[in-house]
Amino acid sequence: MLDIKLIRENPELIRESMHKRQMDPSQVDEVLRLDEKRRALILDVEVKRSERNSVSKEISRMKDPDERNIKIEAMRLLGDEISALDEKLRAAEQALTAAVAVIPNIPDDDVPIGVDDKDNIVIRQVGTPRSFDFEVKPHWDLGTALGIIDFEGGVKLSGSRFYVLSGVGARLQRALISWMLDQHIRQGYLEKYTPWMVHAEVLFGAGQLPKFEENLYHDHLEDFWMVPTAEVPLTGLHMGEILDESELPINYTAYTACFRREKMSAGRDVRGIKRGHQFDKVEMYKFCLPAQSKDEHQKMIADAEQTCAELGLTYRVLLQSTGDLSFGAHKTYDIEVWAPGCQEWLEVSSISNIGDFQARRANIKYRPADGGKPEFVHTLNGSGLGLPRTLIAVLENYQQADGSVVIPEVLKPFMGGIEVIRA
RNA sequence: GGAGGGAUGGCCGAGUGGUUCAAGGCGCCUGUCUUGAAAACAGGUGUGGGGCAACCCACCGUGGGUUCGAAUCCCACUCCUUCCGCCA
Repeated sequence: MLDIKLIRENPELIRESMHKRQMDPSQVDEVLRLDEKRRALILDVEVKRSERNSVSKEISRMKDPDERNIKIEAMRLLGDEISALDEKLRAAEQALTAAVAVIPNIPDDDVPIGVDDKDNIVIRQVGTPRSFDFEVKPHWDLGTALGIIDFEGGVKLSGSRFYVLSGVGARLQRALISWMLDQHIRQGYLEKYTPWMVHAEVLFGAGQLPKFEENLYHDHLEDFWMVPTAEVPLTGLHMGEILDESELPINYTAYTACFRREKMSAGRDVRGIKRGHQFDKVEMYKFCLPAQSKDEHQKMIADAEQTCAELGLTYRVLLQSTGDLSFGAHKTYDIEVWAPGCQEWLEVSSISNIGDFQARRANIKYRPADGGKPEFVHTLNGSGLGLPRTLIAVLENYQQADGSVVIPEVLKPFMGGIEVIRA
């Protein structure tokens, strides 16, 4: 959420940022109108409240019952006015919050202007795609032949876009999760195991609600929402808190399943395990001082890259254009790994500097060491990494002519002696 | 699921309708004193909003209600806790 004062004082900046994102900026005018309405009501009601407070004090000191009753009657009427104004004010505030809540974050100045993900810029590529002297198989063929991915089982249980990992396949994913978490702990993150269902308030704080309600699963009897990413509970951990400057930066890592409704067009990304309603992910998250966020962003990218590199995957880093930049992000890099079987670059990580956008929504501040007023922290999040696509890349890159798959060196300690996956 | 107890400022804790709309203590900051520190003493010390400012308004778990006036009374809810029951 943007600062209403910033919008009030610098509406042109916001309009421009919405233009960059290919959005209609008329929402800014709506916000300004609602803000003015709200402030007028505040002025009105507070003058009346102030009067009631002082007269009520007078009443408590009055001895003459007649005079007293006259005042009480007057205050009764004033009270009715205040109630009516209060109701209007509450409605005005709700309308304003709702209007501000759908304005996206301001992109950083060096985010390239673009229409969609085709305008993202490749910053660097590390490694070269492995060359094969046999016919490369996509993971859906490999996985089925090896008996480690069971697509029919997934359909039987939950329909399309669900799958079952079996035997060494399930174990390989578990190995990846454990290894990645250990990796992030070494990189200085504190591991958290959080609830995978949270209250609506937490989703609002993380910026998912109200705008992305249609992409979320939730319990219809109680206020429980399935997390679409660990970013949500990790943000929520410090909701409404004032942190000490000396605690920052705070680095968290967490493994969760992620649940997303995804209005996927039929026929797109249907094969394999690339895109589903439920997938696992290891997440990295930071709370830091505003002045630290640029550096922390680069560190987080390096942390994710290290994960790709140690797995021996060929990857590239892209800077998202304004057309692809997500609603709450100030600046985002994607990491894509090469999958020789599908013949495509797969996005395994999206690493964003959110600035104070999320902190303002979730009300997370820090108290400066010099004793100044509390300020909003900056937050950053990044996948480290998304499991299904990492699994795809590992299977497809480590396949051999006979259809077997070699386990990457770093995962061997987690595989109980298994070095090659065979049918 | 049943019965009881509880929720107050960074922390502890007083406060059952107004004459200080948060006492007192701890912690923290500043000053005095001191060679320095401690102690003692004095003052200060929450968050948000509105206003150019003086200043004003709101907030005692959350949401309603009663009242001229609510931390205080009423209703509902949430969370914590004790005991009982059930349970992986």
